Formats: sequence, C-alpha cells, structure tokens
Amino acid sequence: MKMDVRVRYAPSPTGLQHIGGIRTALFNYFFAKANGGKFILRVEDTDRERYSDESLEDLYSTLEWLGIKWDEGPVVGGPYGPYIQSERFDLYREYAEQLVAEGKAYYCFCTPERLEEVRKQQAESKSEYQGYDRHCAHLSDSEIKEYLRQGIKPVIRFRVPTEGKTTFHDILMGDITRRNRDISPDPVILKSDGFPTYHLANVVDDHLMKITHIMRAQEWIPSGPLHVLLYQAFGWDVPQYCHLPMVMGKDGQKLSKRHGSTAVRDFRAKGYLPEAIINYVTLVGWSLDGSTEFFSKEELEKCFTMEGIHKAPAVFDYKKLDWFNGQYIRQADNARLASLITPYLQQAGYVSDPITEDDKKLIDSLVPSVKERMKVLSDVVPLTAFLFEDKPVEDKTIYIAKGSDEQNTAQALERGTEILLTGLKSGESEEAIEEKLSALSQELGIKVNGVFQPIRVAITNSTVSLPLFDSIRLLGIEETEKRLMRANKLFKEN
RNA sequence: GUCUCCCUCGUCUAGUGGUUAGGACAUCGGGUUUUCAUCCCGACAACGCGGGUUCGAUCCCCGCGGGAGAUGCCA
Repeated sequence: MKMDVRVRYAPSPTGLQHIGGIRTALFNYFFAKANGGKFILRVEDTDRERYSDESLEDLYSTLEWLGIKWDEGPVVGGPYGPYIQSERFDLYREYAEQLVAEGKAYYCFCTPERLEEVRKQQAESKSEYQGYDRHCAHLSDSEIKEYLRQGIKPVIRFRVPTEGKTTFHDILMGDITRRNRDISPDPVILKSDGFPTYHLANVVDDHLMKITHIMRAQEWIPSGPLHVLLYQAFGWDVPQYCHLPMVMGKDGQKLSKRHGSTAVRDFRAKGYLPEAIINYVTLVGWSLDGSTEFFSKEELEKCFTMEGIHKAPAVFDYKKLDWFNGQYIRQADNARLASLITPYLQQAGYVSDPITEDDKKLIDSLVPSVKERMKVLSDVVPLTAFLFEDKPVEDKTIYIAKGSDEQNTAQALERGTEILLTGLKSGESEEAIEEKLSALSQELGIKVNGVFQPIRVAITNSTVSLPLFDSIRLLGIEETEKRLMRANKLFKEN
C-alpha cells in the first residue's frame, strides 16, 4: 500500500465534532501521512433536516485547532471537487437514474406513514423479516407515470438481490460475509428531495475521488456488503476497508453526550491542550508497542500503522485524558501557558480585556506556581481566586490545624505575623523566615503546619493554596499585612 | 426478533504453544513538601466459561455466555 494512498474523513455537519469523529479523522490523517498519501476532507451534508452552519464551522475550527490540515477538500479545493456534497447535487441523481435505467434500482412512492406502519407491524409480530416490503419493486410504467402525474415525489431504491451472499474484506476483521437476504431490503439511495442518502453519496464520491482506503467506525460494518453491491452495480473497484473500533462510554455504550462532554469544542473550552487530545484520542483503539505513551502529532505522522489498531471497542477514560493534559501543561513553556491562561482569568473577571501591562506581568509571575497544579487550564481560576477576590474565612476552626488548638493558633498567628512581616520588610530570605516559623512551632509544641495553616488561611482564604511564599509574593506585602491583621483580630475578639 | 462484529487487571493496552502474563491511568499505601498538587517508591488487580487438539494451552479449534453495532427518505 505504498503508492498513492488516498483516505478521507467524511463527517456530516449535523452536530459538533466529537471524540469519536475526531478519532476517525486522526486515524485517517495519520495513516495518510505515514504512507505519503493524501488526506481528503469531504462534507456529507445530505441531511438537510439536521444540517447546521454552526456544525460546519465547528468542523473547520476543530480541525484547525488540532492542526489537522487536509490536502483536498473544502476551502483548499483539489482535483476532484467540489468536496461538499450539496454542491454535487446533480451528480447523484444521474448515477441513481443510471441504476434505474439498468433495472438495478427503482422508484418508490410509499409514504413515510406507510413505511412506519410496516415497520411497526414487523416489530410487533417479531417477524423474522425486517425492513421495506418491496411494495414498489415491480410497478409498471403506467403506474409510475400515474403517480408522477399526481405529483408524488418518489425516492429511488436500490434493488438488493434476495439470493446469494456478499463478502467484503476488512483489513482488520478479515472477510465479512452476509447473505443478501439479510441486507437491508432495497434501501433508499436517493431521497424524495433529490439528495442522495449516505450509501449512494459515499460510494459515488469515494469512487470519483479515488479513495483507496476507507477507514470508518465499526458501526458501518453491517452496510459493508450493501456498499460492495453498489460498487458492483456501477462496475467499479471496491476500495480497501478498515473498520475502526468504536469509542464507548463508561457503561459500554457508544460514547454520547450522556457520558459527559464529547464535543471537542467543550474540551477546548475547559482547557485541554490539542496535543493532549491528539495523544490520548489516538491511543483509544490504537497502540504502537504497548508501552510508549507519549506521541507528538509529528511522531504519529510517521509511526502510525494499521496493524496497531485494536479490534475491540474501547472505553473513553476521561481521567486518563486529564492525566495526559496535566503532563502536557507541565511540559508547556511558561510564555505559552501565560497566554493560554489569560482568557480564563478574563472570563472570571479577574483581569481586564484587553489585558493591561500590569496584569500581564502578574500572569507571567503566577504561571510557575500554578502550572504544577493544573489538570485543565480553567483550574487557574480557583487556584488564583485569592489574588483577585477577597473572601475572608470567618470560621475560626478552619485556621486550626490538626493537633493544634485555638490558643496555640492565636499565638501562632500573632507571633507568626510578626516574624513574617518584619522578615519580609527587612528583606530576609524565605528560608530564614521559614526556619523561624518552624522554630516557633517547636516552641509552641505543635507541628509545623500548626503555624503555617493559620497563616495560609489568613492570606489565601483557604487551607489549600499555592506555596505560601509564592502567594505572598503575588499578593504583595501590603495586602498580605492587611489580611494577617484581620485574622489576628478575629482571634482576639471574645 | 434477525444479522454482523467483539472478549487480557476497574479502564486503555503489550504479549507468548512452556513468561513471576509486561506497561499506563485509576485506586490504595509510603516518601519528599508549610497545605494542595507535582515528583519518587510500593501494593492491589486480568487471560469470561466449558469442551477438545497437545507432553503442555491465555494463545489453535468448537460450543456456550456476555457485550456492542446494524436493522431509517440519519450519517
């Protein structure tokens, strides 16, 4: 499979790009790159009911954010365009009519109501036969003319043989065979609005665009034989198939919204980095050797192979994604992190938009202490809240560390404040101050944290915070003093 | 109901006709640390079941069980 590999990602713009879809895109993209082939983007916007401009924009912006560039497709063009199916409208009718003329397809005038009724009855009677009853399979010319005269818009159905069986080869799965009678009976290939269904559009375009390998989710396996039948009806070569394992939610069902966010856009908004998404998502259902886990996009463009694709469906693990994201955040350089973090602080109203020079400096200075603690970029908001909004802790018990008590805490606070402020003001080193504070704890007969905790709570309004001296540095001595005094006052009342 | 596919720790996976069945996430425990986090160390944890083939099966074959997907004028 060296020469001219051509693969495509062909999403339907009927919703936001989600993990499963993007995983398919990634596999196709990496496979193309690794084999020196072309990655083609094709927009399958044949469902006019569910189509939305927003979905289309989301498709473009998501791929751009991930850094996935298509060699041919919308916007960039290519020799086999247009790459948006609605712009190829007339084409599909021609091919469908060709099949009708050859007797391989036929007009159907059944109403949706009738079809629904048929389906309902089949389900209720637990009939072995499911699907269209071929009601219009043998209409006479005059019947057809009469229906058309009445203005009924027909669909075109593909005539599926009732005898024999059809086999297609899947690179991963091997040969998959279905008896023709088990294939969905005479599926619609051209809808009454003149748009093709997936089956027709997909086959026609894959052929016309010279697609060599079809990598798509396993949910398409059942229609594999149908597509082969279609290729045969047209007299075309069948491309190579490779059905990808599906991405599941925790409960083992196909991943969907009810499992949590699945839209890539949502992950982006929460503060996941594109390299983390790419790395983790391609590891769902694929592996190189079972032990390597960090892959850059560039590496995957070289080392991705079909052999590494797993057969079984894989559960998407949000926690592992978090872990990857944390790893990538820690690897990221500080300047980049600063700019990535800024929008979150602006959104929280913590810094101005547009950003001022002072805020910029502040952000630069908080990056180092915050980067070890973030799983997602939006974590920066709770982590730095104490700098931007002051919500003093009124509950004394919060200040009291385990193993300490109110009296010792009051002492620690009073004398600790003294040590801290004089130390800071006289330019003592943090180590020196720290030593004095820990000496104080010994003197009081409590653990080190018995001294640090009340000070921390006073300054950061929380028992959990950035390192104390980092916090002070970011907050400034003046504000630090104010907060310490306030806490001291709290413990002196009553 | 029918058809098709799938089956190694909780999860993602590596792997072999003879291995202490490997790694990672998660979980738990410990260490470093002023808290949290990071980081380091350690522990727990899997070949779905039953037959066969074989000197020997997680691995090969068959059956069962379980799971998933498809069954649309959605893709």
